[in-house]
Amino acid sequence: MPSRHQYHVLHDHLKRDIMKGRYSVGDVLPSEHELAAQYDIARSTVRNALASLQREGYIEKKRGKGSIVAAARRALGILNYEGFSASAGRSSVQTKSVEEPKVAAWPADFYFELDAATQASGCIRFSRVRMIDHDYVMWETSYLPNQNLPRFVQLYRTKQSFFGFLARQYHLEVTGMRQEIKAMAATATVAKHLKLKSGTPILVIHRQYSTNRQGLHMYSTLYCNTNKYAMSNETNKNH
Amino acid sequence: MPSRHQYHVLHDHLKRDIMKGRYSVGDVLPSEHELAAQYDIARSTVRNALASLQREGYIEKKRGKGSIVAAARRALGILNYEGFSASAGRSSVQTKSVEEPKVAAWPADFYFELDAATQASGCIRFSRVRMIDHDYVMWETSYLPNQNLPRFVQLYRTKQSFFGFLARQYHLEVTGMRQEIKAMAATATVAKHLKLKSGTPILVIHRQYSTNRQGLHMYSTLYCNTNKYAMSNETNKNH
DNA sequence: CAGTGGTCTAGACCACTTT
DNA sequence: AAGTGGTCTAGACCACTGG
Repeated sequence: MPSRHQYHVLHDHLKRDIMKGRYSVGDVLPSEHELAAQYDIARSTVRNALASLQREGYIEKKRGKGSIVAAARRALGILNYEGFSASAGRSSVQTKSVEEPKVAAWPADFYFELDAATQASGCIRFSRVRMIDHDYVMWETSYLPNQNLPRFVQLYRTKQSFFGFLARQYHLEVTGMRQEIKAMAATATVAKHLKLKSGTPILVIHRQYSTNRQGLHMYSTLYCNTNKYAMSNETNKNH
Repeated sequence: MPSRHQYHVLHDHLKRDIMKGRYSVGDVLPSEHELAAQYDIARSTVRNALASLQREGYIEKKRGKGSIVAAARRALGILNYEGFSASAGRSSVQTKSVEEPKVAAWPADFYFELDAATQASGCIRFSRVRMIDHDYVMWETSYLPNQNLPRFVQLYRTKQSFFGFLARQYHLEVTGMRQEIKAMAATATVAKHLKLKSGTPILVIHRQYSTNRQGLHMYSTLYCNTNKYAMSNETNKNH
């Protein structure tokens, strides 16, 4: 078991308390000093946990006041690296499988550059559509190197949490992400998966994930219907 | 003068060294321990500076190796909060004025909610187009409350750095940002400013900036032609 | 093995907000 | 004046990388 970091534990505790309504919008969380005392950890560790919650949009910090529970986003906070479920936050999400994991060659015109070893190892690919309240909002195809991930194709199913599966099965964790975003007109294929008209403006996002395993990157391409749900993120000076 | 923080000083030093070619792509920066010793500051302060550089895409950090100077982005790193010039990074940027600052009422259908005081104070608005190598990439309209910013309309011109002007003139600094992104078809007005055909898919970004002055928020709406330059960002666990 | 960044501690002073 | 988050110090141990 990859022993969880203390800031991660605190982050999950606070997040669960917020989701469960123990704190409601506008409430002030215990101060950083208090949390440090309660959990018997250093304040910098508390700050690390709060920074994650802020990135995910659960809290706002006000100097002199405290950490305040923020209103649920109208938009999907998927522009941060924390998987889709964490980002969608307080909306109800459904997943539809498009293609279960299979081994293939890397696409010839792959968006990111691949090193020789990754290229040679081949590629595992799977694909799914995300819905919120019966609206088709995102078609996602993910790619990962077929390397040191024994039986991934047999074990993983697209309805499970991808990041959660990787953590449980391989102690593999996503540590960061790089992404590029463009607008385009929906092609026939995209239109089919998202149930919209060809030519509708959509977002396409190309992502590269970094992991705690050096040299192992994963990739996703996301096509997003932003008609109803915009994509959002927030960035701050200190995190 | 708002004395600059030590992490800010170090950030600027390193960034300048990278831009000036003192470090080139693939080079390893001095280690965090070394930088702490050289600048006689704590390592956590060094880490704060490096986190900013990483957000802006100038470096990648590799455990066991060091902080490595990253390749210039193909895409515009404008999804972080550091103003356009910082984000465009190593591209050559030109600015075209569309509308110099003027006082007006807040738009009736403003994207974000405004508190009563902000609503009452009125709004300063200005607008400009950004070009990269003679390509029209972005049309930006900015809005700020007409409150405690004496003579802004007289003094500020759209070709200057907006954030730089605010810092020099009012000691006002941007500390963070929240944004929502959508795809849409270019309207006639957008098409005119970006020199493209009506109906072309573009990105529209609605932004709310936080500042070091409590309660003072600023806003921008960005229309982006992503045909040539995608918009990019990166997020990592620790910052 | 020495060196790196990641996590963590136990303090300190500051600017800011509220009482 | 008391409490908050922001900055900062001066250490420590860890997992990981490279020679």
